Amino acid sequence: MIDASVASIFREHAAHLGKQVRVKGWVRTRRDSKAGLSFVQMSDGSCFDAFQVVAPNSLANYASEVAKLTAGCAVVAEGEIVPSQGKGQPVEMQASRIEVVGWVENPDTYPIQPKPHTFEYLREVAHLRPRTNTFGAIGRVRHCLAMAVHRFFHERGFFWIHTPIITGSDCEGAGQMFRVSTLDLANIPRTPEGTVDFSQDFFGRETHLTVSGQLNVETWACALSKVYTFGPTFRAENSNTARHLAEFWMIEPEIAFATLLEDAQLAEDLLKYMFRALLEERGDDLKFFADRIDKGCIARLEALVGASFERMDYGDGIRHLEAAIAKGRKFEFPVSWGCDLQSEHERYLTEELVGRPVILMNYPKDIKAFYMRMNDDGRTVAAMDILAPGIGEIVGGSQREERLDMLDRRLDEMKLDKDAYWWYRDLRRYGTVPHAGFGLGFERTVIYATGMANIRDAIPFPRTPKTCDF
RNA sequence: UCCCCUAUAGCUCAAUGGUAGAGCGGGCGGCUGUUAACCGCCAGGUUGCUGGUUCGAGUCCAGCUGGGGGAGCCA
Repeated sequence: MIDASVASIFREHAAHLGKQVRVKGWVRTRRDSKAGLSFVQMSDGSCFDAFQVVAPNSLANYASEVAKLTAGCAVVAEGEIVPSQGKGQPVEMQASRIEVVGWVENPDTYPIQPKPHTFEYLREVAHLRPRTNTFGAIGRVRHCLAMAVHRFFHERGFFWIHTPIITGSDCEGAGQMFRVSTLDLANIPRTPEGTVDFSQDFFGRETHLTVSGQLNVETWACALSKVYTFGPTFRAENSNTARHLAEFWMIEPEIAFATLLEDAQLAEDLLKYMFRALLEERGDDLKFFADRIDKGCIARLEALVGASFERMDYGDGIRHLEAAIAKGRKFEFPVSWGCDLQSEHERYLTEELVGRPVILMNYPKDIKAFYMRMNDDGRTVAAMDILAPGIGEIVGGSQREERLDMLDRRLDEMKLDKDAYWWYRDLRRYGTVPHAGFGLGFERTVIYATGMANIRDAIPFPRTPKTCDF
């Protein structure tokens, strides 16, 4: 008797034929035949396909237990792997023993029925939704993409840097942050001036959850040359859209001795590597997404892996938009050089004009962050966004300002406190070097790859405004 | 946070201001090497919450809460 996953049985079914095997999993459906047997469809999550166990009524517990199995029951099935007499699977198990490990106490109210459910409903039962086809597939796709990220960087000599989750600087700039505190909210200590006395807080200062590992990882890039972070990130923005989470995962590489062009190439190579891995390793799950979620998802991935991304200067993007307007294309918001592109503008460029991901580069300095490197024209910075059809911004990156005088000028312009950035400025004083990096939203990548419509269904337990269940 | 839509059985949805229904799922029975199985019967509801209009509210109105779509912010 050997223990086997469903994936291994299907992957090497010839080798398993005739063998006594033990499989453990959860029942999807049970179909009875009065020829004296039941078909128990079970899944252990190791692959997309469920496994058919044929249970003859000669089993000791057939009438008392097997015939009463319903969706969700946990079972251990033992028996011989035989060629299937029916269609739909190459092999199946002729069971000699089925042990019911865990019953479903009330089948009538088991939340996951063998029928299509809405994703909104499944979010309310997030503890059980991984047992569905869709979320099982999402889980395996996430894993595949995450492993591909680490492989990609490892193969290229990058080091994975574990930047802090808790940050003591309020200088990260990228929007609202979650406070981290052990102070008693009902009895907040005050300074003589009446403000909150954070010196009595756990860290002796005000602290928050990170909104980006970038500033920290830049320090390691200026030592180990090629580094990246891959971890959770937190934004306290009150964003209620299908593309925003309060807690999400982000990949942020940072490369020393590099310019914006190398940064953009790295982002393109990474995305292609991730999607190639997905096409090679998760064909079963992708087929499901293509069948039931988004017809074009496999073709889209194959096209993306094979074609180079469109590179476009911000100024050219504006000119394309203005040309479209001149031809009668209507937009809700006006377009002119210097304005931040609206979602509708980004969608036009990537979905209508190009039909592929677009790398938009060299944005006006006034709409970008302080740390982005000033271009020689004095009015644009070396920033790049990658816009993907159906998603919008999937990557945001830049070459960093490595010249201290230029950085200080930008900090002053934006009225930021230079002292708060003392260690970030130190990097520019001690062996400064041109460097660049970007942030890739992991869940947005999952959405893009699978065609899932809502980012809340691309992460096991979504956190969004007013929602932190489970 | 703003605009729009929405909330009915375990799930997906019906129901002109007039006795709340169907399909799926569940239970029981029948049939069948079945595969979203099929056929019959049965059970299952304070119509999201609070208030209002009305002889009468699932239906109309107000507020609240949750969900969805769009926008902003961004990954």
